[in-house]
Amino acid sequence: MLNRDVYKAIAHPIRRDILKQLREGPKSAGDLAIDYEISKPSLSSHFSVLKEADLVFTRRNGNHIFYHLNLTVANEVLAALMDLFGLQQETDHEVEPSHI
Amino acid sequence: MLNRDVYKAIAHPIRRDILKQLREGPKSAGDLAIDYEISKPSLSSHFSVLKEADLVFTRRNGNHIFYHLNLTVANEVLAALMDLFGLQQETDHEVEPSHI
DNA sequence: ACTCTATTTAGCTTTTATTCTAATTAGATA
DNA sequence: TATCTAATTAGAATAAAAGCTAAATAGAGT
Repeated sequence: MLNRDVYKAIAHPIRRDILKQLREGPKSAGDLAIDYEISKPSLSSHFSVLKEADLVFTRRNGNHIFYHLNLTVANEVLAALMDLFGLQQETDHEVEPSHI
Repeated sequence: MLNRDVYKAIAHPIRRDILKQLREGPKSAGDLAIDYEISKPSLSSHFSVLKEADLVFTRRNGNHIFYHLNLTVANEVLAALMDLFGLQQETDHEVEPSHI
């Protein structure tokens, strides 16, 4: 089922922010590093926590390693939390797409 | 908005289990303590993490202190996570009630 | 093969979490 | 008021997480 380390993985603000960035699509480790004030090795260790939790996976493209959000596990986390709280969440089914 | 300590609060298996127990209704600290193999003071410290995160609140009734799940914050956690992952979750709207 | 760039691993220090026992508090009831 | 019970606080020990610098790895491109 759900790898329980996901809870640890999302417990850190930097890791949550990384996940948020990955919503928009895969990014290289270097691109992800830009916004944070910690060293690259520290960030790399955050990556590995996310990887261990299966929340992200990597794919190498040339010189860069791209991180991808694992949507399957993301959904599992949500489901687990809904179960935890005994809740159902409203969907946004009927929301109009925003056209600028 | 959302008290960010909620992520820390749900990171520990015992605290998640406490929340699960509270889904069914309020329970006293003592009742909650039954299932765990840690000392009461340790458990009390878990309670206080949950309280700080606003995931639970307490009400004294005579000699007992009852813990209640704070559904408002529970919903906020779910909403925050859906935002985090950029997901919408399916509801169980059309599910038949199980009649035994 | 050498070198450059991107990223991770190693090793260490500091900080934060978790747990314990012993002591304390708060209210209920004799 | 004395005492009982339920629960928390204090203080200390251990474990786990998070951070750093320096060194290593893995490919890409000369």
